[in-house]
Amino acid sequence: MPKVKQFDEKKVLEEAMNLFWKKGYHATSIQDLVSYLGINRSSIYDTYGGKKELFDQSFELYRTEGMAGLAAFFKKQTSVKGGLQKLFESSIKESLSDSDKKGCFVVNTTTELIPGDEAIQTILEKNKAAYEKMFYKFLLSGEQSGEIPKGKDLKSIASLLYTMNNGLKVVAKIEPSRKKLLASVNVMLSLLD
Amino acid sequence: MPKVKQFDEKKVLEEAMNLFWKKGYHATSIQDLVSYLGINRSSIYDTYGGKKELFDQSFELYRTEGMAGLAAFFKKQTSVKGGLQKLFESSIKESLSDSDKKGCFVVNTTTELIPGDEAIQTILEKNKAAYEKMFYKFLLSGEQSGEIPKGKDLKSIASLLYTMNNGLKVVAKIEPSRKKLLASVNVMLSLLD
DNA sequence: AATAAACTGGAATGATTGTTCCAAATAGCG
DNA sequence: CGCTATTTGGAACAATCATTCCAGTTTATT
Repeated sequence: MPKVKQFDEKKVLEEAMNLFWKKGYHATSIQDLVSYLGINRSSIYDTYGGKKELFDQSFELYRTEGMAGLAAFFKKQTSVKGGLQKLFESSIKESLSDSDKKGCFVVNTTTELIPGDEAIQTILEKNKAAYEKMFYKFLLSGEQSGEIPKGKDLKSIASLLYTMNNGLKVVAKIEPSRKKLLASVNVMLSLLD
Repeated sequence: MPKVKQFDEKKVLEEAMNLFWKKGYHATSIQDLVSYLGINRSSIYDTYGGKKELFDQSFELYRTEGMAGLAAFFKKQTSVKGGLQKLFESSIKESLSDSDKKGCFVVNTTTELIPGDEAIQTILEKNKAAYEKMFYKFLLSGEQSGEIPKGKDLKSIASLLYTMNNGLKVVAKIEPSRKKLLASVNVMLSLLD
């Protein structure tokens, strides 16, 4: 039997994700990765393929983790409006408390690599559709329970929530006031009254 | 007297702006600029300083043009709600009809260079404050004319409009449906009823 | 302990990066 | 028409880029 891997493939991928998330694709060099990850050049190429392949895997990890996290969050909410407020509140808090101010990896990747990368474009289209569907189903459950008045255009609201979250992840890089950001969110959520 | 400049400094800057806007700072090389602008390496360095200086000037041009454009647009509107709808409508249209899908240079720069570039960070803070102030004053005029009911948190709505526009400029890179994007905008604008 | 398979470290690759430098070309003045 | 300040073109620069390659190390089985 051969020598076994000296590092945790998943853990190193998580670290690579953090670096790409922070610096973006183009501004992250292989040398940056070697220094940051603590593994050798060859190990990166042997294990993950190359820079772009490592980026793609990092991005995929971010996306699936985020998606699973949101699904779990929705599942344990008792109130829809309260849940959405809590969701945006924690999204804002996460943005502002991050000393690296990484923002959102999905947003960063969209602005950096679209258009140009067709594979990622497809992923992002599906990602958007999936998020909006989750929002929609969550909103629908609120309508059915009577928490949200009937007659609202829930699909458009779901889309609005997704778009607004993207905007917040950009603006939070500039605006340090949790209060102001939350005030905007609350105004938006008053659409559900 | 010496030889005179062979190219239009302002026109070339506008072209440089388009390239940086499309590709971002890191993905645009000096060679790209030389090829695209049609002027010599030396001319770039002699006229604009260097890559970063050219980027900064390009970005400043974009910002001031955009700002002036919005001020002019607001000035000629007779209805506030209608004006905002037209504004977002044309913002969406601009995004979707651009074959380069450049998005918004301000948004792209925020996600790419913040944090890290303190000079641009300061510019972006002021930019955001200026835009929100313009939105606020426009909304306030609508309140005073009776078009918008009194008692609304106009500052938060102004902030929401700015954030939402940022989000739209990201999402429009993914979502090709003008209809869907507009539906979200209209739901948001119903906050003014 | 010998063997074989896989990983590791680091040198080496050629391409590209941003920037500098200088000779040649040029245009308006005297 | 010649002088001179400035621009221009393109070579040259060292640094960095992503990637490849190979010798050496290591580990689990024989």
